[in-house]
Amino acid sequence: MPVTIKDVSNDAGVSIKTVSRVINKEKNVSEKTKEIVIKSIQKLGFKPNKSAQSLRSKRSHMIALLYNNPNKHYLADIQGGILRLCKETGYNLVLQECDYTNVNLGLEITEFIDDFSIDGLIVTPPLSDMNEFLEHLNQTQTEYSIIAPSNTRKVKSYVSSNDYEASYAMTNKIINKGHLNIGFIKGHHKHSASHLRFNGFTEALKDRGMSLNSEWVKEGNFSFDSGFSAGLELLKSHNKPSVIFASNDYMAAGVMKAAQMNGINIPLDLSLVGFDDSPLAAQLWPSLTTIRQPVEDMAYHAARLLLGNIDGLSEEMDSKEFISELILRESLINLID
Amino acid sequence: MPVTIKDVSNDAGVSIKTVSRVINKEKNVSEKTKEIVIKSIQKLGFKPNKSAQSLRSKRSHMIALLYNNPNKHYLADIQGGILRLCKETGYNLVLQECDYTNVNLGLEITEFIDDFSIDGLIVTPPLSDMNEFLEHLNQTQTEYSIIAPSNTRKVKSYVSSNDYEASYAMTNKIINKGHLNIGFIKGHHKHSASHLRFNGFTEALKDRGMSLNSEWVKEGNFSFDSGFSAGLELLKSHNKPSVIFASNDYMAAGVMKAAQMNGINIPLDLSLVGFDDSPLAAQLWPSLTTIRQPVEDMAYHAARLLLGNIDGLSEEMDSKEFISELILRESLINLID
DNA sequence: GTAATTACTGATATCGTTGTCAACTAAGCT
DNA sequence: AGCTTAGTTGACAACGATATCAGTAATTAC
Repeated sequence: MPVTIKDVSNDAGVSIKTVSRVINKEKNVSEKTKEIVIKSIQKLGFKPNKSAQSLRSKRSHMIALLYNNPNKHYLADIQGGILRLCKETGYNLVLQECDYTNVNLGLEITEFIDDFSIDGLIVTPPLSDMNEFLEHLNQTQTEYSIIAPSNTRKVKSYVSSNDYEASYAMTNKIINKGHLNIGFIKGHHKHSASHLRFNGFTEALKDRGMSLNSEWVKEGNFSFDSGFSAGLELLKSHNKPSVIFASNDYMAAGVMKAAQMNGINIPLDLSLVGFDDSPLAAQLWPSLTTIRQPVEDMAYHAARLLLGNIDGLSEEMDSKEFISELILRESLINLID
Repeated sequence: MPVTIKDVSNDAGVSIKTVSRVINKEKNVSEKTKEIVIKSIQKLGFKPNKSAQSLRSKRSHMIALLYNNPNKHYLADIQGGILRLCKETGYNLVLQECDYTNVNLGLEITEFIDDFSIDGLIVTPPLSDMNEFLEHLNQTQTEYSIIAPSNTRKVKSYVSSNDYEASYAMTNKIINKGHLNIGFIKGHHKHSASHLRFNGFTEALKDRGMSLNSEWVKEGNFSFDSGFSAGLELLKSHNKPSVIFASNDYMAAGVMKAAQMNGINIPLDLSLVGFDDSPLAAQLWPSLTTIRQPVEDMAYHAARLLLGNIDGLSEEMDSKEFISELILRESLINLID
C-alpha cells in the first residue's frame, strides 16, 4: 500500500494542496509549514505517484533520445551522459530510433510525443541537420536540445564540438611532421560534421600554402567498409599519399585493413589519422592518432539544457561548444628526422 | 485537445466502460458493438492516455533493461531487440545501469520499480547470475525475464544460447585443422558464459583424447586489455601454442595486437579464434574466426516472454535456447597439408 | 413455460495527484 | 480606522482511464 499525499497531509496537519505545493517547490508556503511537511514526507517515505502527476499536470518526467546513427559506441556514450543526469533529476530516458529519410518524421515524432506525453527531445546527428524537421519541432512547440547541429542560428539549445578547429589543428600537426602528400576521407555528406572536418582540413592546407590534390580526397560514410573501399582506391595508385586523414576512426580502421592486406606497413609506409577516439583507436596496432571529443559530457550538458527549458529553472543555462583534444599515437610518424 | 474515451463512447453510442472493454480486449463484448467501437476509435484517432491507464490499473507499459556490461555492442544489440518488440506492442523501454557488486541491489531495484511503476524487468549478464538478486525478485513478485542465466531451474522465463555446445564444436573444428597445442583465455569468472565456454573447450579436448595444458589457460575478463595481457603472457614462453581460443572477440583482438607487436604473424605463426562475432571480428586483419549468437533475436524473445507474463497472454510462450553459428574466417588456418 | 444460468452493458466510484478559486491573515498605505 | 495588497492556506473539481457491481437481454435447463 503506497503512501499518498493524503497520508502526509494528515501527519503534518496541513491540507493536501499544501503538501503538493511543497513537492513542486511552489512559492507562497511559509518556511515553517514547509519544514513540517518535509519532515513528514521523509518520515513516511512518501514519493509522488508519477502517473497521477502526469495525468493531472501533463508532465511525464520522460525525455526521449532521437537517433539514427549506426555508431554504437557513440550512442552508448550519449546515452551514458543523459542517463547520468536522469539519475540526478529523477527523469527517465526513452529511446526512439528514427529514419532520417522519412518524410513524415515530424508527424510521427509529434504523435510519439503525444502518445507517451514525452516532455522533451534530445536530437543527435544526423537528425540534428534536418532543418525542416527542426522547424516542425519549433512549430509544434516541442521542447528539445540538439547535439552538434549544423546551423546554430535557428536553435535555442544545443551543444557542439569544435570539429572545424580540431581538424584544422590536426592537419597542421600532420604538416609539421613533414607530410606533404595528404589523403583525406570524408564522412557521410548528410552529417554536418563531415563538412566541418573537411573544411578544417582544406583551410589548414591553404594557410600553409599547400594545394589540395582532389585525387586524394575520397567520400566515405563513416562506416568501416566505406573506409576500407576508399583505402583500397587511394592505395592502388602509383602516386600514393604519405598519410591518410580519415573523418572518423572506423574509416581509418578500414584503411588500415586495406593497407595491411596490400602489404603496406603502417606507419612506416603510410601514416594514418582518425577522428573520435573510439575504443577501437587504442586497440588497433599500430594505435591510431585521433581526436577526442567529450561526447558523454556533451550529452550530459544537452540534457541539462533540455530539462532547464522544461522546468523553467531559475538558472538559465547556455548552449556550449566543447573543445576536442588531439590524441597522438603510433599511427602517425615524423618524416623529419 | 486529446480525444478521450468519452468522445468515442458518444460517437459509438455506447458507454465508456464498453469502449474500455474493447481497448483492453476483455471478454463479453458482442462482435457487433466491438466493431462499432473500433470504427469510432479509428475515425476519431483515439489513443488511450497512458498516465490515466497506469494510474488506475497500476500498469505503466514500461519495462526496464537491467545491465552492467561494458560491451557496448552487445548492449546495443540487446536494446535493439527489445525496442523492436516495444514498437510492436506500444511498450516503452527504460534503461537502468546497475552495479552487480552492490549488496543493496535488490532493494534499490524494488524502489526503482515502485517509483516508476515499472511493469517488468529484463535482466542481462552478469546480473543474470546473481542468485540472491533473482531470489529477491521472486519474493517481491517482480515480473522478469532473463538473458543467459546460469541456473535455469529457478527461472520461469529465460533465453539462453548454447555456449557450451558451440565452444565444444569450435574446439573440435580447431583440432580437425590439425592443431594440437591450443591456448585458451577464459572470460570473467562472474559470467556463467565463461564457464560454459571453458567447459565446452575442455570437454572437447577430453573427448578427442587430448590433455589440457594449464600453462596455456589464462584468465581474462572479456576486455580488450585483459586479452592483450593474457596474449603477452602466452606468447612470451618458448613453448607457444599454435592457436589461441579466446572467450570473446575483444580478448582475441587483444591477443592479435600482442602478437603483432611481437612480430608474430597471424595466422601463419599463430591461429586465433574468438567468440561473439562482434563487428570488430570482421574488421580486423586477418579477420577473426568466431561464433555468432543471435543476440538481437534473443533479446526480442526475452521481451516477448516478459510481456507474455505481464499481460497473461493466451499464447503461452516458452523459454528458449538459441543456436550459435561457427563463423570461419582468416585467423584460423589448417595445419594439415 | 418457468427458473436458472450466461452474455452483455452501463452508472458510478475511484486511482493520486494538480488546478482553480475563494477565504483568511498580516502588512502597507492614505 | 479603513482600504488595498500580498502572502498563505484549504475545499473541491478535474485529469482520463479502469473496477465494481447491478441491471437487462439472451440462452440453456428441466
